[in-house]
Amino acid sequence: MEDIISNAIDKLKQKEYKLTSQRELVLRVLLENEDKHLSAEEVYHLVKEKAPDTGLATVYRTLELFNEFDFIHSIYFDDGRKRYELGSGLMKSHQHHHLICTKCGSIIEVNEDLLDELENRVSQQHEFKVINHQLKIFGICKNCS
Amino acid sequence: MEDIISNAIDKLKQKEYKLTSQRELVLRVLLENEDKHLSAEEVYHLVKEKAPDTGLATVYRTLELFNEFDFIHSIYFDDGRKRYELGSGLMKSHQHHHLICTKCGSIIEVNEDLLDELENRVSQQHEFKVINHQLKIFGICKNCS
DNA sequence: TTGGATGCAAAGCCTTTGCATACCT
DNA sequence: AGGTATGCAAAGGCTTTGCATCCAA
Repeated sequence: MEDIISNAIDKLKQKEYKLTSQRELVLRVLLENEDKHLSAEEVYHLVKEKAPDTGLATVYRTLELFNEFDFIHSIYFDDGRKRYELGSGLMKSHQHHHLICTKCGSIIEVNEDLLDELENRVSQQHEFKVINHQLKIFGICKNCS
Repeated sequence: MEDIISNAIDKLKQKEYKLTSQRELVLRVLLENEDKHLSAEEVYHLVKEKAPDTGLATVYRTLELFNEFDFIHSIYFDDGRKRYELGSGLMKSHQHHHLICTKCGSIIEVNEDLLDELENRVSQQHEFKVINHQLKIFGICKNCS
């Protein structure tokens, strides 16, 4: 994990962004909760545990910054707030999908990719240059059924 | 279209909801703009053209009601507001996906469904009972490339 | 007639912005 | 030292809620 962090720090410095303790902490929190799809507020609370003086606005600004670097990217589930996942700027980004339980709200990640064929067909039919995709599968999870 | 509307009205009345002119108008606006993924505010403006006294809160409440009846369902794209599509309570709901242009923001619907195989596999591996899915494909549309 | 539906305005969330201060480089 | 980053508080969007009035059944 330290590798990933120093890599990210290098990228920030290359573009003349400063390394502050808050930025590093936000990054660590995101990495330590990789699979949790944290919201800004959740990141804020986790950061506050280690650095109580941190402001919410800083967390928002940091998340936006990281988003620009593709360290993370945001996704809306159905509670109307942005949630964040690690992105291609930090590590090899694997294609993955989300299983969302409509009872308990838990989110399971699935690392499949069977969509290439569909993407190709769609590209041709609509002259649409595919960059990325996002698949959410709704249903009932193991625990809730 | 009148068939669909009277069918919907019947369903409302069966559950003792009143048919108001506002509710009917919202329904018509949704049907007339089936493929546009309107937001609440957009529905509101379209309704106001025909009934200027309508309040925004009524539109929100009506959309929530229609959502409970599965006349429509909401989906978040990336502008952070709910947008609505017709749902299974109104008509045979076809599986469809969205092509979202990251330049101009236009949304194209695609009526493919190649996801059954993936759904089956995922169901088994994770003991997850699939109800529905949502696929967004991001890229550059014909006009923007 | 009467309880649900409406319109208006206020309040609630989440997120962004302004500004004075703090702190990386 | 200088300018970016921060924290706080205020303001901005979108959505929901409270309340008096209205209206479909």
